[in-house]
Amino acid sequence: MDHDGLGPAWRALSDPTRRRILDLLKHGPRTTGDLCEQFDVSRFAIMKHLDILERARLVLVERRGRERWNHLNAVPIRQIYERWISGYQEHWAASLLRLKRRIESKTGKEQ
Amino acid sequence: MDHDGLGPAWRALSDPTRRRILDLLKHGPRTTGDLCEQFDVSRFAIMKHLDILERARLVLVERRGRERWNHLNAVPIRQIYERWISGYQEHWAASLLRLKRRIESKTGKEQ
DNA sequence: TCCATATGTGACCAAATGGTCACATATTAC
DNA sequence: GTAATATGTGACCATTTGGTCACATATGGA
Repeated sequence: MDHDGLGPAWRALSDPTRRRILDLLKHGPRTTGDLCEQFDVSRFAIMKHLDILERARLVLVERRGRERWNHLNAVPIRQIYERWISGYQEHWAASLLRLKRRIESKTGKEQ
Repeated sequence: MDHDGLGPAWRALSDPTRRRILDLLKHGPRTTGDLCEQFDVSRFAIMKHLDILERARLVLVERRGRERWNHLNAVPIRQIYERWISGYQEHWAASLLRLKRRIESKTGKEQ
């Protein structure tokens, strides 16, 4: 049911540092060292984050000599939207209304 | 920068069991005991998941006597889409093309 | 060649996570 | 009142997570 292969992507996106890395990569590919300069944590922490993003296919890696260029791959984000988030669209407004109705009619039994 | 208050929601959505709980609540509110019957894990595990979902405001709780009715609140999902995911829309197709161009022109220096 | 640069690996650690259970509380039914 | 039902609390535990570091490897430039 949830085995759509997007588990690693969901997991990768749960961390704010990783979401910020993706935000940086939106403006174009960057080397690992370049990315590290934008964060307070160590290079090793960023490398671990990049590894998690790479396994989730949210980052594609191109090696050029001694540099590692990290590219954003937005496809898994699109899939998360299509396969899960879009299914909640009709509830965005409805969910609050349904709660309101139910609370107001505590004695009713419709449903 | 990432302090839009949606951190707990991102975190809550990273777990497949919790996403499945929300999927079940899409069809209408349910009591905790009713939800537990749909899962293999213990009632306590589900209660912890519900607590995390409640803190993330993805589940709203209405207490009726000894029952606890869990309601889906899709608003944080909408906000995650609006404030983060929608910003990647233009990259869904472009990201793969950009990578392709860059790899093909390894010697070029445009950018 | 020799050195600075850029990235990779493995060990290690504290804290968070997801799970269990025993037990307590509160409400409905008889 | 008493018993069954529904949920809540706290302790506990194994694993994962996010972080550190020392050290190794690989590449480009003088």
